[in-house]
Amino acid sequence: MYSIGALSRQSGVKVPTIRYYEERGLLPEAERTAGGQRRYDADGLSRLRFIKHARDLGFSIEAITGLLELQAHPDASCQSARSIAVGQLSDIRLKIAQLSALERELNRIAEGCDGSSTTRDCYVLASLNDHALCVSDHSLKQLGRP
Amino acid sequence: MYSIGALSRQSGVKVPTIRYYEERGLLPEAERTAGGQRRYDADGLSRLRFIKHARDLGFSIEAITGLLELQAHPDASCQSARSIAVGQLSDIRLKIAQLSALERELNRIAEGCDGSSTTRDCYVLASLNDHALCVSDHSLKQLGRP
DNA sequence: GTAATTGCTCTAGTCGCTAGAGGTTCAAGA
DNA sequence: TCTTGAACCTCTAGCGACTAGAGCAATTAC
Repeated sequence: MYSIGALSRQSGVKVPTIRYYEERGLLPEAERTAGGQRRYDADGLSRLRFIKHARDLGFSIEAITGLLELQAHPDASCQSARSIAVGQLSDIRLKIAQLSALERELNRIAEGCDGSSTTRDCYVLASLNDHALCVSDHSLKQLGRP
Repeated sequence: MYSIGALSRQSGVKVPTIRYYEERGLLPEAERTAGGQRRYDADGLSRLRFIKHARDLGFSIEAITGLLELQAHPDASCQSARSIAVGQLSDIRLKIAQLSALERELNRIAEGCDGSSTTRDCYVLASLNDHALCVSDHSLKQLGRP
């Protein structure tokens, strides 16, 4: 049996985050000692590792909840799991595309200024003042969590 | 003179967001009518457009505050403006690199599953359960606002 | 004059944590 | 067995950049 601190070291997930996951329902309510401290077994550890891995890959808490539910039904079709993953992949691709447009624009803006003039003549500031100087469309709308 | 709604239409920034910018000090406190409603002039509009453009390029409120201060001193060197832009550019490049690593990994995982088996045998779920199946290192740590 | 629209402030919620206060329990050594 | 100190507990608040809604006041158009 692991204490929450031991679980944290084993998983690489911080202690308050583990409690947060429990609160959010990703982890079941942990068993407690007589004194009220949480205790975990190997199952708890592997579930937490699953969660951490999914979070590292950018899945939202909601998506992970879905994946965990799917895992609880081993005979169900894995179509849903695949579509959650594919959805996440396309979210990431969209974000990359948006950030790349930003990168191009910002690079162009930064290259236009060598830092040697005054702010009055600064190309960075001029660009921000005048959208017409921009080449591409850049908008981060609906760009949420990575 | 524009009302806040007119300013919103002209700039593409939502009304509550304009009030939020004022609260955060990006916009100066607006003049008011006798009845207490905000009124803006062309200066207010161009300042708000500057802010919106910078936000669209991913600059934080803090960075924008800095840029606006620089702009208030037209004879100062624009070195600081350039370095804010360059900093933002490198932030964006880092995020793109991290997201690209994620994309590769997630693509690999999604390709390993055609959705035709059961969750018991699903490669998506198996991958999340076992980090060892992963090819690259993926971690979104310190990936904040786009 | 009246009705519709727009505006005001204030509070609370979003996401996924993180930090801190103030108190309790556990494990190891004497 | 006792003591110490580390680890644990709950609860609240904060981050960033908004967004949503309640409940009321001002403006504008007819």
